[in-house]
Amino acid sequence: MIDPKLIRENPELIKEILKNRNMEKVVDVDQLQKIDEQRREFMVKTDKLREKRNSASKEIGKLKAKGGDDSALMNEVQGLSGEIKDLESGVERLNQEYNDMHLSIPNILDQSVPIGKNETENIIVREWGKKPEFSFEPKAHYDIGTDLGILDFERGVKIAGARFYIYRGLAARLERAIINLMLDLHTKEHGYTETFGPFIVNDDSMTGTGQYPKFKDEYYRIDADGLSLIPTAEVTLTNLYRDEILEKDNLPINVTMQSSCFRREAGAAGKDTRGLVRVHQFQKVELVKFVEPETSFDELEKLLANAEEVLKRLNLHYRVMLLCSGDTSASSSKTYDIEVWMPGLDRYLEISSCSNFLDYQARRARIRYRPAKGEKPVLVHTLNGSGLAAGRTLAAVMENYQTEDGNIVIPDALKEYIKD
RNA sequence: GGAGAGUUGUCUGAGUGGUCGAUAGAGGCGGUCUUGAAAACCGUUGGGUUAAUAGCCCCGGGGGUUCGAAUCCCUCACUCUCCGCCA
Repeated sequence: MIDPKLIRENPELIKEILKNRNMEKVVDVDQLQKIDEQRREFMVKTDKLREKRNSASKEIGKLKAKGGDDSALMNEVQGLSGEIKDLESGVERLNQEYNDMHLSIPNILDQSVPIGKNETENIIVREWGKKPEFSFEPKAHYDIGTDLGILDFERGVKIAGARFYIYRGLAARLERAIINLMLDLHTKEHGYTETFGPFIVNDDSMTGTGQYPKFKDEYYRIDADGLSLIPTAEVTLTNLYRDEILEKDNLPINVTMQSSCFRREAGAAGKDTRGLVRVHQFQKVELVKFVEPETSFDELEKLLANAEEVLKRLNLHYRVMLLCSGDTSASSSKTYDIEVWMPGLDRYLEISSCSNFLDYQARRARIRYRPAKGEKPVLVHTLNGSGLAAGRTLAAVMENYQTEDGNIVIPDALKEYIKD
Protein backbone atom coordinates (compact mmCIF):
# COMPACT_ATOMS: atom_id res chain seq x y z
CA MET A 1 0.00 0.00 0.00
CA ILE A 2 1.18 3.46 -0.71
CA ASP A 3 0.61 6.31 1.72
CA PRO A 4 -3.08 7.31 1.53
CA LYS A 5 -2.02 10.92 2.01
CA LEU A 6 -0.22 10.73 -1.30
CA ILE A 7 -3.45 9.84 -3.06
CA ARG A 8 -5.16 12.79 -1.47
CA GLU A 9 -2.42 15.34 -1.94
CA ASN A 10 -0.79 14.27 -5.16
CA PRO A 11 -3.20 12.36 -7.37
CA GLU A 12 -1.29 13.39 -10.48
CA LEU A 13 1.73 11.46 -9.24
CA ILE A 14 -0.40 8.34 -8.80
CA LYS A 15 -1.70 8.71 -12.33
CA GLU A 16 1.83 9.05 -13.62
CA ILE A 17 2.93 5.91 -11.79
CA LEU A 18 0.02 3.97 -13.22
CA LYS A 19 0.85 5.22 -16.68
CA ASN A 20 4.53 4.34 -16.42
CA ARG A 21 3.62 0.88 -15.27
CA ASN A 22 1.02 0.38 -18.01
CA MET A 23 -1.59 0.04 -15.30
CA GLU A 24 -3.77 3.01 -16.14
CA LYS A 25 -6.86 0.86 -16.31
CA VAL A 26 -6.28 -0.81 -12.98
CA VAL A 27 -7.36 2.09 -10.79
CA ASP A 28 -9.48 5.16 -11.51
CA VAL A 29 -7.74 7.75 -9.37
CA ASP A 30 -10.49 10.38 -9.67
CA GLN A 31 -13.07 7.85 -8.62
CA LEU A 32 -10.87 6.81 -5.73
CA GLN A 33 -10.61 10.40 -4.56
CA LYS A 34 -14.34 10.80 -4.69
CA ILE A 35 -14.83 7.71 -2.58
CA ASP A 36 -12.21 8.95 -0.15
CA GLU A 37 -13.97 12.28 0.29
CA GLN A 38 -17.28 10.58 0.77
CA ARG A 39 -16.06 8.13 3.32
CA ARG A 40 -14.37 10.84 5.33
CA GLU A 41 -17.54 12.86 5.35
CA PHE A 42 -19.44 9.82 6.59
CA MET A 43 -16.87 9.15 9.24
CA VAL A 44 -17.06 12.66 10.63
CA LYS A 45 -20.84 12.41 10.78
CA THR A 46 -20.65 9.06 12.51
CA ASP A 47 -18.15 10.34 15.05
CA LYS A 48 -20.33 13.31 15.91
CA LEU A 49 -23.30 11.05 16.59
CA ARG A 50 -21.16 8.72 18.61
CA GLU A 51 -19.98 11.62 20.71
CA LYS A 52 -23.58 12.54 21.37
CA ARG A 53 -24.48 9.01 22.32
CA ASN A 54 -21.45 8.58 24.55
CA SER A 55 -22.12 11.71 26.55
CA ALA A 56 -25.84 10.95 26.87
CA SER A 57 -25.12 7.44 28.07
CA LYS A 58 -22.76 8.79 30.68
CA GLU A 59 -25.44 11.23 31.76
CA ILE A 60 -27.90 8.38 32.13
CA GLY A 61 -25.40 6.48 34.18
CA LYS A 62 -24.98 9.41 36.51
CA LEU A 63 -28.72 9.93 36.86
CA LYS A 64 -29.26 6.26 37.56
CA ALA A 65 -26.62 6.32 40.25
CA LYS A 66 -28.41 9.20 41.92
CA GLY A 67 -31.77 7.54 41.44
CA GLY A 68 -33.00 10.41 39.26
CA ASP A 69 -35.40 10.31 36.33
CA ASP A 70 -33.68 9.37 33.10
CA SER A 71 -36.65 8.64 30.89
CA ALA A 72 -36.43 11.92 28.97
CA LEU A 73 -32.80 11.36 28.07
CA MET A 74 -33.51 7.72 27.25
CA ASN A 75 -36.14 8.73 24.76
CA GLU A 76 -33.76 11.19 23.18
CA VAL A 77 -31.00 8.70 22.62
CA GLN A 78 -33.18 5.73 21.81
CA GLY A 79 -32.94 6.09 18.06
CA LEU A 80 -29.32 7.15 17.95
CA SER A 81 -27.81 3.73 17.82
CA GLY A 82 -29.89 2.74 14.84
CA GLU A 83 -28.84 5.87 13.05
CA ILE A 84 -25.21 5.27 13.89
CA LYS A 85 -25.46 1.70 12.68
CA ASP A 86 -26.79 2.86 9.32
CA LEU A 87 -23.97 5.33 8.95
CA GLU A 88 -21.45 2.73 10.01
CA SER A 89 -22.56 0.33 7.34
CA GLY A 90 -22.19 3.16 4.84
CA VAL A 91 -18.68 3.86 6.07
CA GLU A 92 -17.87 0.19 5.91
CA ARG A 93 -19.09 -0.07 2.34
CA LEU A 94 -17.06 2.97 1.29
CA ASN A 95 -13.99 1.78 3.17
CA GLN A 96 -14.26 -1.54 1.43
CA GLU A 97 -14.39 0.12 -1.95
CA TYR A 98 -11.57 2.42 -1.04
CA ASN A 99 -9.36 -0.34 0.31
CA ASP A 100 -9.89 -2.57 -2.69
CA MET A 101 -8.68 0.21 -4.94
CA HIS A 102 -5.97 1.31 -2.55
CA LEU A 103 -4.53 -2.20 -2.39
CA SER A 104 -4.41 -2.29 -6.19
CA ILE A 105 -2.30 0.85 -6.50
CA PRO A 106 1.29 -0.12 -7.23
CA ASN A 107 4.26 1.29 -5.37
CA ILE A 108 5.88 4.54 -6.39
CA LEU A 109 8.89 4.11 -8.65
CA ASP A 110 12.36 5.32 -7.81
CA GLN A 111 13.76 8.14 -9.95
CA SER A 112 16.47 5.87 -11.28
CA VAL A 113 14.00 3.40 -12.79
CA PRO A 114 13.88 3.82 -16.59
CA ILE A 115 10.50 4.34 -18.17
CA GLY A 116 9.67 1.47 -20.47
CA LYS A 117 6.91 -0.84 -21.61
CA ASN A 118 8.27 -4.30 -20.96
CA GLU A 119 11.34 -6.44 -20.43
CA THR A 120 12.84 -5.36 -23.76
CA GLU A 121 13.47 -1.93 -22.25
CA ASN A 122 15.32 -3.12 -19.17
CA ILE A 123 18.84 -1.81 -18.85
CA ILE A 124 22.02 -3.85 -18.54
CA VAL A 125 23.80 -2.49 -15.46
CA ARG A 126 26.84 -4.72 -15.62
CA GLU A 127 28.12 -8.07 -16.74
CA TRP A 128 30.40 -10.40 -14.87
CA GLY A 129 32.54 -13.16 -16.32
CA LYS A 130 32.42 -14.47 -19.83
CA LYS A 131 30.32 -16.94 -21.73
CA PRO A 132 32.14 -20.26 -21.56
CA GLU A 133 33.37 -21.64 -24.85
CA PHE A 134 32.72 -25.19 -25.83
CA SER A 135 34.41 -27.28 -28.49
CA PHE A 136 31.11 -29.04 -28.97
CA GLU A 137 27.44 -28.13 -29.11
CA PRO A 138 26.41 -27.58 -25.46
CA LYS A 139 23.26 -29.38 -24.42
CA ALA A 140 20.33 -28.04 -22.47
CA HIS A 141 20.23 -29.07 -18.80
CA TYR A 142 17.17 -31.24 -19.31
CA ASP A 143 18.95 -33.28 -21.96
CA ILE A 144 22.09 -33.61 -19.88
CA GLY A 145 20.04 -34.58 -16.82
CA THR A 146 17.80 -37.01 -18.63
CA ASP A 147 20.76 -38.66 -20.39
CA LEU A 148 22.59 -39.04 -17.07
CA GLY A 149 19.45 -40.35 -15.40
CA ILE A 150 19.59 -37.67 -12.70
CA LEU A 151 16.58 -35.64 -13.86
CA ASP A 152 13.36 -37.59 -14.35
CA PHE A 153 10.52 -35.53 -15.74
CA GLU A 154 8.31 -38.46 -16.70
CA ARG A 155 8.03 -39.72 -13.18
CA GLY A 156 7.50 -36.20 -11.89
CA VAL A 157 4.49 -35.99 -14.17
CA LYS A 158 3.26 -39.42 -13.07
CA ILE A 159 3.45 -38.56 -9.40
CA ALA A 160 2.22 -34.96 -9.43
CA GLY A 161 1.60 -33.65 -12.93
CA ALA A 162 3.07 -31.41 -15.59
CA ARG A 163 5.91 -29.12 -14.47
CA PHE A 164 7.03 -31.50 -11.72
CA TYR A 165 10.31 -33.39 -11.71
CA ILE A 166 12.38 -35.88 -9.81
CA TYR A 167 16.03 -35.39 -8.89
CA ARG A 168 17.98 -38.59 -8.59
CA GLY A 169 21.52 -39.03 -7.34
CA LEU A 170 23.86 -36.26 -8.44
CA ALA A 171 21.10 -33.74 -9.24
CA ALA A 172 19.63 -34.08 -5.76
CA ARG A 173 23.07 -33.88 -4.17
CA LEU A 174 24.12 -30.92 -6.30
CA GLU A 175 21.07 -28.90 -5.40
CA ARG A 176 21.56 -29.65 -1.71
CA ALA A 177 25.18 -28.56 -2.06
CA ILE A 178 24.13 -25.37 -3.82
CA ILE A 179 21.68 -24.55 -1.03
CA ASN A 180 24.32 -25.19 1.61
CA LEU A 181 26.85 -23.02 -0.20
CA MET A 182 24.38 -20.17 -0.38
CA LEU A 183 23.26 -20.41 3.25
CA ASP A 184 26.84 -20.59 4.49
CA LEU A 185 27.86 -17.63 2.37
CA HIS A 186 24.99 -15.43 3.49
CA THR A 187 25.18 -16.33 7.16
CA LYS A 188 28.94 -16.51 7.65
CA GLU A 189 30.06 -13.75 5.30
CA HIS A 190 27.09 -11.49 4.63
CA GLY A 191 25.60 -11.26 8.11
CA TYR A 192 22.18 -12.80 7.61
CA THR A 193 20.55 -14.88 10.32
CA GLU A 194 19.53 -18.31 9.12
CA THR A 195 15.83 -18.76 9.66
CA PHE A 196 13.37 -21.50 8.95
CA GLY A 197 9.60 -21.41 9.08
CA PRO A 198 6.28 -22.37 7.56
CA PHE A 199 5.83 -23.12 3.87
CA ILE A 200 2.09 -22.86 4.47
CA VAL A 201 0.75 -19.54 5.72
CA ASN A 202 -2.51 -17.76 6.50
CA ASP A 203 -4.23 -15.10 4.41
CA ASP A 204 -2.98 -12.24 6.58
CA SER A 205 0.57 -13.20 5.68
CA MET A 206 -0.20 -13.49 1.98
CA THR A 207 -1.82 -10.06 2.13
CA GLY A 208 1.02 -8.57 4.15
CA THR A 209 3.58 -9.16 1.41
CA GLY A 210 1.19 -8.29 -1.41
CA GLN A 211 0.33 -11.68 -2.90
CA TYR A 212 -3.30 -11.33 -1.85
CA PRO A 213 -5.87 -10.17 -2.72
CA LYS A 214 -4.91 -9.27 -6.28
CA PHE A 215 -3.03 -12.26 -7.56
CA LYS A 216 -4.94 -14.97 -5.76
CA ASP A 217 -5.11 -17.46 -8.61
CA GLU A 218 -1.35 -17.58 -8.94
CA TYR A 219 -0.95 -19.47 -5.68
CA TYR A 220 -1.98 -22.80 -4.19
CA ARG A 221 -4.55 -22.35 -1.48
CA ILE A 222 -5.81 -25.01 0.90
CA ASP A 223 -9.39 -23.85 1.29
CA ALA A 224 -10.27 -26.31 4.03
CA ASP A 225 -7.81 -24.61 6.35
CA GLY A 226 -7.64 -21.11 4.87
CA LEU A 227 -3.92 -21.53 4.24
CA SER A 228 -1.71 -21.05 1.21
CA LEU A 229 1.54 -22.54 0.01
CA ILE A 230 4.21 -19.87 -0.12
CA PRO A 231 5.44 -18.83 -3.58
CA THR A 232 8.66 -17.64 -1.91
CA ALA A 233 10.13 -17.54 1.59
CA GLU A 234 9.75 -13.77 1.34
CA VAL A 235 6.24 -14.34 2.67
CA THR A 236 7.42 -16.20 5.75
CA LEU A 237 10.36 -13.91 6.40
CA THR A 238 8.72 -10.53 5.84
CA ASN A 239 5.74 -11.52 7.97
CA LEU A 240 8.04 -12.40 10.85
CA TYR A 241 7.54 -8.89 12.18
CA ARG A 242 4.01 -8.22 10.98
CA ASP A 243 2.13 -6.11 13.54
CA GLU A 244 5.26 -5.41 15.51
CA ILE A 245 7.24 -2.35 16.56
CA LEU A 246 10.96 -3.00 16.22
CA GLU A 247 13.79 -1.44 18.18
CA LYS A 248 15.91 0.98 16.18
CA ASP A 249 19.05 -0.60 17.59
CA ASN A 250 18.10 -3.93 16.05
CA LEU A 251 17.98 -2.52 12.53
CA PRO A 252 18.91 -3.49 9.96
CA ILE A 253 17.57 -7.01 10.41
CA ASN A 254 18.87 -9.42 7.78
CA VAL A 255 17.38 -12.90 7.52
CA THR A 256 17.76 -15.77 5.10
CA MET A 257 15.71 -18.90 4.66
CA GLN A 258 15.68 -21.79 2.27
CA SER A 259 12.32 -23.11 1.27
CA SER A 260 10.40 -24.84 -1.39
CA CYS A 261 8.34 -22.40 -3.40
CA PHE A 262 5.00 -23.25 -4.92
CA ARG A 263 3.55 -21.51 -7.93
CA ARG A 264 0.59 -22.38 -10.08
CA GLU A 265 2.07 -20.67 -13.15
CA ALA A 266 -1.49 -20.10 -14.24
CA GLY A 267 -0.63 -17.60 -16.96
CA ALA A 268 2.37 -19.47 -18.28
CA ALA A 269 0.70 -22.12 -20.44
CA GLY A 270 3.06 -23.18 -23.21
CA LYS A 271 5.99 -21.14 -21.84
CA ASP A 272 9.23 -22.85 -20.83
CA THR A 273 7.59 -26.24 -20.90
CA ARG A 274 10.81 -28.21 -20.67
CA GLY A 275 13.26 -28.58 -17.87
CA LEU A 276 13.69 -26.84 -14.57
CA VAL A 277 13.07 -23.29 -15.69
CA ARG A 278 9.38 -23.02 -14.91
CA VAL A 279 8.04 -25.56 -12.44
CA HIS A 280 5.34 -25.69 -9.77
CA GLN A 281 7.74 -26.45 -6.93
CA PHE A 282 11.32 -25.30 -6.63
CA GLN A 283 13.79 -24.55 -3.90
CA LYS A 284 15.16 -21.14 -3.19
CA VAL A 285 17.31 -19.33 -0.66
CA GLU A 286 15.70 -16.00 0.11
CA LEU A 287 17.22 -12.85 1.56
CA VAL A 288 15.08 -10.31 3.42
CA LYS A 289 16.04 -7.02 5.05
CA PHE A 290 14.17 -4.73 7.44
CA VAL A 291 15.88 -1.35 7.40
CA GLU A 292 15.57 2.31 8.31
CA PRO A 293 14.00 4.28 5.45
CA GLU A 294 17.03 6.49 4.74
CA THR A 295 19.24 3.47 4.15
CA SER A 296 17.06 1.33 1.94
CA PHE A 297 18.62 2.14 -1.42
CA ASP A 298 22.11 1.48 -0.08
CA GLU A 299 20.80 -1.75 1.36
CA LEU A 300 19.40 -2.68 -2.04
CA GLU A 301 22.88 -2.45 -3.53
CA LYS A 302 24.24 -4.63 -0.72
CA LEU A 303 21.50 -7.17 -1.19
CA LEU A 304 22.20 -7.33 -4.90
CA ALA A 305 25.93 -7.76 -4.27
CA ASN A 306 25.18 -10.56 -1.79
CA ALA A 307 23.17 -12.42 -4.41
CA GLU A 308 25.76 -11.82 -7.14
CA GLU A 309 28.46 -13.26 -4.93
CA VAL A 310 26.91 -16.73 -5.22
CA LEU A 311 27.38 -16.69 -8.98
CA LYS A 312 30.91 -15.39 -8.63
CA ARG A 313 31.76 -18.25 -6.31
CA LEU A 314 30.30 -20.67 -8.83
CA ASN A 315 32.12 -18.84 -11.61
CA LEU A 316 28.96 -18.47 -13.66
CA HIS A 317 28.70 -15.65 -16.17
CA TYR A 318 25.82 -13.30 -15.46
CA ARG A 319 24.48 -9.84 -16.06
CA VAL A 320 22.57 -7.46 -13.82
CA MET A 321 19.47 -5.83 -15.25
CA LEU A 322 17.70 -2.76 -13.93
CA LEU A 323 14.04 -3.36 -14.64
CA CYS A 324 12.13 -0.63 -16.45
CA SER A 325 8.88 0.81 -15.12
CA GLY A 326 6.66 -1.57 -17.05
CA ASP A 327 8.50 -4.67 -15.86
CA THR A 328 8.87 -3.75 -12.19
CA SER A 329 6.46 -5.68 -9.98
CA ALA A 330 3.62 -3.74 -8.42
CA SER A 331 4.92 -3.70 -4.86
CA SER A 332 8.51 -2.82 -5.76
CA SER A 333 9.93 0.67 -6.22
CA LYS A 334 13.11 -0.58 -7.88
CA THR A 335 14.16 -4.04 -8.95
CA TYR A 336 17.37 -5.56 -10.23
CA ASP A 337 17.27 -8.94 -11.89
CA ILE A 338 20.33 -11.13 -12.09
CA GLU A 339 20.40 -13.22 -15.23
CA VAL A 340 22.74 -16.16 -15.54
CA TRP A 341 24.05 -17.36 -18.87
CA MET A 342 22.67 -20.72 -19.99
CA PRO A 343 24.84 -22.08 -22.81
CA GLY A 344 22.50 -24.98 -23.54
CA LEU A 345 19.41 -22.81 -23.77
CA ASP A 346 21.54 -20.17 -25.48
CA ARG A 347 20.08 -17.33 -23.48
CA TYR A 348 20.21 -15.49 -20.18
CA LEU A 349 17.89 -16.72 -17.45
CA GLU A 350 16.58 -14.78 -14.47
CA ILE A 351 17.99 -16.37 -11.36
CA SER A 352 17.42 -13.64 -8.80
CA SER A 353 15.27 -10.59 -8.36
CA CYS A 354 16.25 -7.98 -5.77
CA SER A 355 13.76 -5.30 -4.80
CA ASN A 356 13.31 -2.33 -2.52
CA PHE A 357 9.68 -2.14 -1.43
CA LEU A 358 10.10 1.07 0.57
CA ASP A 359 7.24 1.12 3.09
CA TYR A 360 4.76 -0.56 0.72
CA GLN A 361 4.85 -3.97 2.37
CA ALA A 362 5.52 -2.53 5.81
CA ARG A 363 2.31 -0.51 5.60
CA ARG A 364 0.30 -3.56 4.62
CA ALA A 365 1.90 -5.68 7.29
CA ARG A 366 2.22 -2.90 9.89
CA ILE A 367 5.93 -3.37 10.50
CA ARG A 368 7.30 -0.34 12.30
CA TYR A 369 10.22 0.82 14.38
CA ARG A 370 10.75 3.62 16.87
CA PRO A 371 13.33 6.13 15.57
CA ALA A 372 13.97 7.45 19.08
CA LYS A 373 12.66 6.97 22.58
CA GLY A 374 9.31 8.61 23.07
CA GLU A 375 8.75 9.13 19.37
CA LYS A 376 5.92 7.72 17.34
CA PRO A 377 6.58 4.45 15.51
CA VAL A 378 7.53 4.76 11.83
CA LEU A 379 7.18 2.22 9.04
CA VAL A 380 10.38 0.34 8.18
CA HIS A 381 11.49 -0.33 4.64
CA THR A 382 11.59 -3.93 3.49
CA LEU A 383 13.74 -5.48 0.78
CA ASN A 384 14.14 -8.93 -0.56
CA GLY A 385 15.98 -10.89 -3.14
CA SER A 386 16.61 -14.43 -4.18
CA GLY A 387 19.97 -15.56 -3.16
CA LEU A 388 19.43 -17.59 -5.41
CA ALA A 389 16.79 -19.79 -6.97
CA ALA A 390 18.31 -23.22 -6.38
CA GLY A 391 16.66 -25.15 -9.20
CA ARG A 392 17.74 -22.66 -11.83
CA THR A 393 21.21 -22.53 -10.30
CA LEU A 394 21.40 -26.29 -10.62
CA ALA A 395 20.36 -26.01 -14.26
CA ALA A 396 22.99 -23.31 -14.84
CA VAL A 397 25.71 -25.41 -13.21
CA MET A 398 24.73 -28.40 -15.35
CA GLU A 399 24.84 -26.40 -18.58
CA ASN A 400 28.00 -24.42 -17.82
CA TYR A 401 29.99 -27.31 -16.37
CA GLN A 402 29.04 -29.96 -18.91
CA THR A 403 31.68 -31.99 -20.70
CA GLU A 404 31.73 -33.34 -24.20
CA ASP A 405 31.01 -36.87 -22.98
CA GLY A 406 27.81 -35.67 -21.32
CA ASN A 407 29.07 -35.46 -17.75
CA ILE A 408 29.13 -32.61 -15.27
CA VAL A 409 32.24 -31.23 -13.58
CA ILE A 410 31.65 -30.27 -9.94
CA PRO A 411 32.41 -26.55 -9.48
CA ASP A 412 35.22 -25.88 -7.02
CA ALA A 413 32.93 -23.96 -4.70
CA LEU A 414 30.71 -27.03 -4.32
CA LYS A 415 33.44 -29.58 -3.79
CA GLU A 416 33.47 -29.26 -0.02
CA TYR A 417 29.73 -29.96 -0.03
CA ILE A 418 29.98 -33.04 -2.25
CA LYS A 419 32.48 -35.44 -0.81
CA ASP A 420 32.61 -39.00 -2.00
C1' G B 1 -10.14 -35.64 17.30
C1' G B 2 -12.69 -35.52 22.69
C1' A B 3 -13.19 -32.79 27.63
C1' G B 4 -12.06 -28.52 30.41
C1' A B 5 -9.62 -23.59 31.36
C1' G B 6 -8.00 -19.20 29.37
C1' U B 7 -6.83 -14.76 25.74
C1' U B 8 -6.68 -7.28 29.18
C1' G B 9 -1.43 -2.03 28.01
C1' U B 10 6.35 -3.71 27.52
C1' C B 11 5.60 -7.75 31.38
C1' U B 12 2.83 -9.70 35.76
C1' G B 13 -2.04 -9.03 37.04
C1' A B 14 -7.20 -6.65 38.68
C1' G B 15 -11.69 -5.59 36.65
C1' U B 16 -18.71 -9.56 35.54
C1' G B 17 -23.38 -3.78 32.58
C1' G B 18 -22.51 2.90 33.86
C1' U B 19 -17.35 8.91 33.99
C1' C B 20 -12.71 2.05 32.30
C1' G B 21 -8.30 3.30 27.52
C1' A B 22 -8.94 0.67 31.82
C1' U B 23 -6.83 -0.51 39.52
C1' A B 24 -2.07 -2.30 41.18
C1' G B 25 2.99 -4.03 40.86
C1' A B 26 7.33 -4.64 37.85
C1' G B 27 10.11 -2.66 33.89
C1' G B 28 11.39 1.91 30.83
C1' C B 29 12.17 7.22 30.79
C1' G B 30 12.85 12.09 33.56
C1' G B 31 13.94 14.23 38.30
C1' U B 32 15.27 14.72 43.84
C1' C B 33 18.93 12.66 47.09
C1' U B 34 24.35 10.68 46.34
C1' U B 35 31.43 11.73 44.95
C1' G B 36 29.17 7.77 41.72
C1' A B 37 25.77 3.74 41.88
C1' A B 38 21.96 1.22 44.54
C1' A B 39 17.84 2.14 47.71
C1' A B 40 14.02 5.62 48.74
C1' C B 41 10.79 9.42 47.01
C1' C B 42 8.25 12.46 43.03
C1' G B 43 6.70 12.63 38.02
C1' U B 44 6.02 10.22 33.37
C1' U B 45 5.14 5.89 30.30
C1' G B 46 -0.02 1.95 24.60
C1' G B 47 -1.67 2.10 19.39
C1' G B 48 -4.62 4.30 15.36
C1' U B 49 -7.33 8.41 12.89
C1' U B 50 -6.66 13.84 12.84
C1' A B 51 -3.97 20.12 11.92
C1' A B 52 -5.21 18.85 17.02
C1' U B 53 -2.58 17.64 23.98
C1' A B 54 -10.59 18.16 20.48
C1' G B 55 -13.64 14.14 19.15
C1' C B 56 -13.75 9.09 17.55
C1' C B 57 -11.86 3.84 17.43
C1' C B 58 -8.98 -0.28 19.73
C1' C B 59 -9.32 -4.95 26.42
C1' G B 60 -7.71 -12.10 20.67
C1' G B 61 -11.01 -11.52 15.49
C1' G B 62 -16.12 -11.02 13.78
C1' G B 63 -21.32 -10.48 14.97
C1' G B 64 -25.41 -9.58 18.55
C1' U B 65 -28.25 -7.61 23.11
C1' U B 66 -28.45 -2.50 25.49
C1' C B 67 -29.42 4.42 26.19
C1' G B 68 -24.54 2.33 27.63
C1' A B 69 -20.15 -3.75 27.09
C1' A B 70 -13.42 -5.32 28.77
C1' U B 71 -17.79 -7.00 31.46
C1' C B 72 -23.89 -10.56 28.92
C1' C B 73 -24.99 -13.83 24.28
C1' C B 74 -23.31 -16.22 19.51
C1' U B 75 -19.22 -17.49 16.46
C1' C B 76 -14.20 -18.10 14.83
C1' A B 77 -8.98 -18.19 15.91
C1' C B 78 -5.16 -19.04 19.21
C1' U B 79 -2.90 -20.71 24.05
C1' C B 80 -2.74 -24.10 28.23
C1' U B 81 -4.14 -28.89 30.89
C1' C B 82 -5.92 -33.98 30.52
C1' C B 83 -7.20 -38.03 27.07
C1' G B 84 -6.64 -40.12 22.10
C1' C B 85 -3.46 -40.40 17.73
C1' C B 86 1.34 -39.74 15.68
C1' A B 87 6.94 -38.42 12.65
